[in-house]
Amino acid sequence: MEQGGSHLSAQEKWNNRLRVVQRSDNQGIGDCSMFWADKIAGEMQGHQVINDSKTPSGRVHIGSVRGVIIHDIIYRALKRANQPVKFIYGVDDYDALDTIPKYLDSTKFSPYLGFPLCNVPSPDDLASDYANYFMDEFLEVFQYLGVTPEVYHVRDLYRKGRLNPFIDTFLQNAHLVRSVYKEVSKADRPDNWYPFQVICEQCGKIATTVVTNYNGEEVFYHCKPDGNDWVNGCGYTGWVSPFNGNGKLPWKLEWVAKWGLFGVSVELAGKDHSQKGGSRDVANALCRNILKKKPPFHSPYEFILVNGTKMSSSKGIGSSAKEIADLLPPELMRFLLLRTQPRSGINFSLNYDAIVRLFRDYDGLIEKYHTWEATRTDGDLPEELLPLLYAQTGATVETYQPFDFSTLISLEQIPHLQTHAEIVKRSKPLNEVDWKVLTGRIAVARKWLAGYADEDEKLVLQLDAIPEQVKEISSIQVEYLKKLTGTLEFIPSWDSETIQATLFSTSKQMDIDQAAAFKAVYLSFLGKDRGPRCGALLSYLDQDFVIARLNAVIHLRISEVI
RNA sequence: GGGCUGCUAGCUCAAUGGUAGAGCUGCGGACUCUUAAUCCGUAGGUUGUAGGUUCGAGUCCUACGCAGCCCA
Repeated sequence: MEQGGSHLSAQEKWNNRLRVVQRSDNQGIGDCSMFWADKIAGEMQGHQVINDSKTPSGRVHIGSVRGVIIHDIIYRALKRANQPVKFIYGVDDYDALDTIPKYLDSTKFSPYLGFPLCNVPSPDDLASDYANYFMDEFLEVFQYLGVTPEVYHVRDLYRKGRLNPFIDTFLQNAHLVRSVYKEVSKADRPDNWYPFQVICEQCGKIATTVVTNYNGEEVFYHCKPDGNDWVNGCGYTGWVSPFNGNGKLPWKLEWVAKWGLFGVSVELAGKDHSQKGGSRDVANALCRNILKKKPPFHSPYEFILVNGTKMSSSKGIGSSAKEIADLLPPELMRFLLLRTQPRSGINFSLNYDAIVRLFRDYDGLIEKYHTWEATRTDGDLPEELLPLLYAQTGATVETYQPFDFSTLISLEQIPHLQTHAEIVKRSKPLNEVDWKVLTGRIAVARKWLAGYADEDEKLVLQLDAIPEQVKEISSIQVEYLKKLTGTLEFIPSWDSETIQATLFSTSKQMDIDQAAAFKAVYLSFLGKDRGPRCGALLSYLDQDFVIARLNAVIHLRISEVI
């Protein structure tokens, strides 16, 4: 089916950088910005089929989720615009096992190098095979994120013969395939090279076979003993039918065959495939020249970069899709991946600043949504709230009363503190949904502290020794601490409120900046210049210890100055 | 060596060739007194550099620099 009904295809419109202008208000500011997915969707006409796929060759990295989310958001944008659309997702499980991930036993799996992934045994007893072992974990993430494409397995397409017509076409037109490879990617293939890989009947490998002839019903192949860089074949030769699962197309052609089979009209690809002369270029040319069809809409998307030592495997916490899903609530994970437009890279790290910003930005949109909901007249969500809408796993925005995430992280680190009680103290009345969200957030804070936080991002009460940062304490601050210890000794009651009041009143009795006064106390116990509510912090420590520590700091500073 | 993408406020990012914006940070203030909490206000820019096209360039072109990636 040829996509679209207009003279210009969506692709051409996109390439021409035409923009659909939509004023979201009457202020005349010239607001023509749109959410990236709506821009793409706005240029498409007629029924669309969105496709994406993944080769399950190992644990799936968070970067692979970006493509999934991008396609899902375009799918939702089209649905939101009442356009007929279908979203399918392919599991490329007929690809060969070409490397053994280092977290697997290489002696167990090396005999299967070169086998189709679906013919390699599963690393555990639960999954049916290697491909499903890794894909099942990934599909769980789909479900978690509310992504619901129709999933198909390429093994089934081959075995059920659904790709037979394409296999025949490409084999009959092997000369055209060769010339496209040569023209587009400068890859020379011998004249007797045929675009097909047989699963060797003798040794089971698919990566080592070369087809050199086709008679319309069977191909002639050789399982080459000097197969390739990483695996060798068994030397078998023979004629066999290329149909019904006996082998596969090279993946660029397989890609094209899937486009033809499903009528795919939208498929973006990572920029690694999107280079000039790269695999997407080749696939597009094959699609045009041999299937005589227009290739799907395409736009490259950038990678997710993982930086910082926090994500290193040395800590046992990595950056697989599953691990991130274990940490972040689904809407936050979606938000993280969709708020950056596809052409920009996502610099992914889960340090304190990044995770606090993620939650703060999301909660900020929730607040704005509340305001919009309360004052709405009619009509669509304003553009700035679309990321919030698309971040939902469902069709509607689930609202709640936000609670600052950085405060939660702090509360979780204060010994003996009842986080729930502190939240109640600091919030308006909370309902069940609010608590459900909050409970989830508390769990995130705990997991982040346990698995991702750097030592210097943690709030550590330095009980054993005076923090070295007390050297930043000035003489006026020392004076404050002197006065404070005197007062604290005779404080009527050692509780949070009284201590807090004392800290304030003491600072008022002398000419010191309030912030500087508090900073001196934080430095003395935390080695940092900021911290959670100071009275609460001290109230959980022993009164004598607090006074002794402050005196020790005072003496240290005085002796150093002299 | 060739190529792709990006470079905008201290940070994270917006902005159809038409007056460069937001959030956070910072700074100032308020909450019968607040300390990783809340609210209000405010500052912040030669859009990586140098040229070019244009009445007009963050946006288009050329070269260079930096970063990430792809290919050889």
